[in-house]
Amino acid sequence: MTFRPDHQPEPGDATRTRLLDAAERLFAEKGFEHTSVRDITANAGTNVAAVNYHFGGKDNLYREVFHRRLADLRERRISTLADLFESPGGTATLEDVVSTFTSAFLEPLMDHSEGRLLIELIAREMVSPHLPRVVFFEEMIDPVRESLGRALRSVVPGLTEDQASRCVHSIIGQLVHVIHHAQLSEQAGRQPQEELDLHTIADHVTRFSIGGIRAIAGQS
Amino acid sequence: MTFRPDHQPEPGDATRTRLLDAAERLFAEKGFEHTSVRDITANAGTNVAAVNYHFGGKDNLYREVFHRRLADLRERRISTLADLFESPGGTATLEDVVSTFTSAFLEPLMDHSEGRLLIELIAREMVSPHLPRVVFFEEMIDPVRESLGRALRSVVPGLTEDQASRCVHSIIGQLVHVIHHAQLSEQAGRQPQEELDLHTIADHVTRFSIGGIRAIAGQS
DNA sequence: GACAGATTCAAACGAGCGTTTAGAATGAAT
DNA sequence: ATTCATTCTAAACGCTCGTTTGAATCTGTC
Repeated sequence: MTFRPDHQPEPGDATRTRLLDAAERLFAEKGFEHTSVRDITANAGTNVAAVNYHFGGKDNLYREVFHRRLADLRERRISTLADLFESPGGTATLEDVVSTFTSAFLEPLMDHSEGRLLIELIAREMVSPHLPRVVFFEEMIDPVRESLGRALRSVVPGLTEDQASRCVHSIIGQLVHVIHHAQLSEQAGRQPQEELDLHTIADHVTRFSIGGIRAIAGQS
Repeated sequence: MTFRPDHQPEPGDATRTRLLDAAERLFAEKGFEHTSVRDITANAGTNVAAVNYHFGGKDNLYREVFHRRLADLRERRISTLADLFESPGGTATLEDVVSTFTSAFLEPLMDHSEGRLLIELIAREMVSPHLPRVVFFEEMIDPVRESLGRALRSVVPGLTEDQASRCVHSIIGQLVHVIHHAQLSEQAGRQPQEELDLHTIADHVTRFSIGGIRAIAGQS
């Protein structure tokens, strides 16, 4: 406290940032309903009123937790897929597309970084939404879905738009299920291999989905 | 009222049954957290205290809603799969197993019967559990998973136990995702084709999963 | 050092929740 | 008709929640 004289990080935003961090962690761990404003402010080391002063309510804080990260994540998701088709000159395969997407989805769960919390938040929000549709689905989920659908169609010639869309749902359904399963297992106390296991699971989802897509494309 | 003298249906259980029915519907529609005891008792046409008188609390009522249906459902799920291997003398195919399971899972959603509510309840409970693990997962989910895993292995010779287990997760992940998607779409106001659509989706999940399982089985 | 705005705080508010209670209605048995 | 346990009801209890309030504290400026 005594030293370190002149450059605190973002003078007025310290409390605001601590609130966002605490809220992100607690919402990801326990969900919106089971996280009280008093939980958040206690973890942020501040007063109950701080949430309403800085964000104008619990709902707005929740929205802001997503807002802080969503744009960046969506861009990375989509551009990672787009990169596949630009660099080497159209040599991307179905394997590339599916394994790239699956890895991007599951990798944040393997390292214990901040990225993990966002993935867990998204998995929760997809199942029991608290954000207005336009904020989450229309700005985040739908673009990613469309991007993956387009990528699939470009590497699997026979695939119709509807078929691609349903394949996207099949992939995302598997991935969200994996995340929920991991969350529940962790809550239940056990914390097993995890790292090795998630690689195995990512591999499985990739292979399974590739086989599934080929089967869909190869029908009437 | 005046006539029909001697055989009312279960004299003392009328209120109890109305509570179970109302609770089942509301829990399925809005989830455990967003359904209050006052909601339930108002829909059942009785007093707030009735829940505690007949069930001893909201949690026990929730448990009883499942208890009333789970045993029957689990038996039907497992025996439907088991029937495939008994009647015609082992001619069951992978297509039979997957399409039987998928249909059993999604059909209750197509007719608007009582079965629909239970499926929606299960999808909710799998994602945010309120029952003790032993009641729901160990008595319902795990046996069904094992049953499906065994069925898969018996029609796909190369499949290891771990591979089969992961394929089961892939199938269930897709199906749960479909149900959540249907619930969210319905909540969002629109009520589109539904019936035709669910047949298409069931078909898709079946084909996709068969292709996925074959791909998993055909690897090193 | 005094002022003004921004920030934090302890305390309380009002609403909704699950639950409890005491007593009134009900219905069958004596 | 009286008894008695069962069932139902209106009212309240205690608690947690998100939010508000008004004063205290901090921060930078003249």
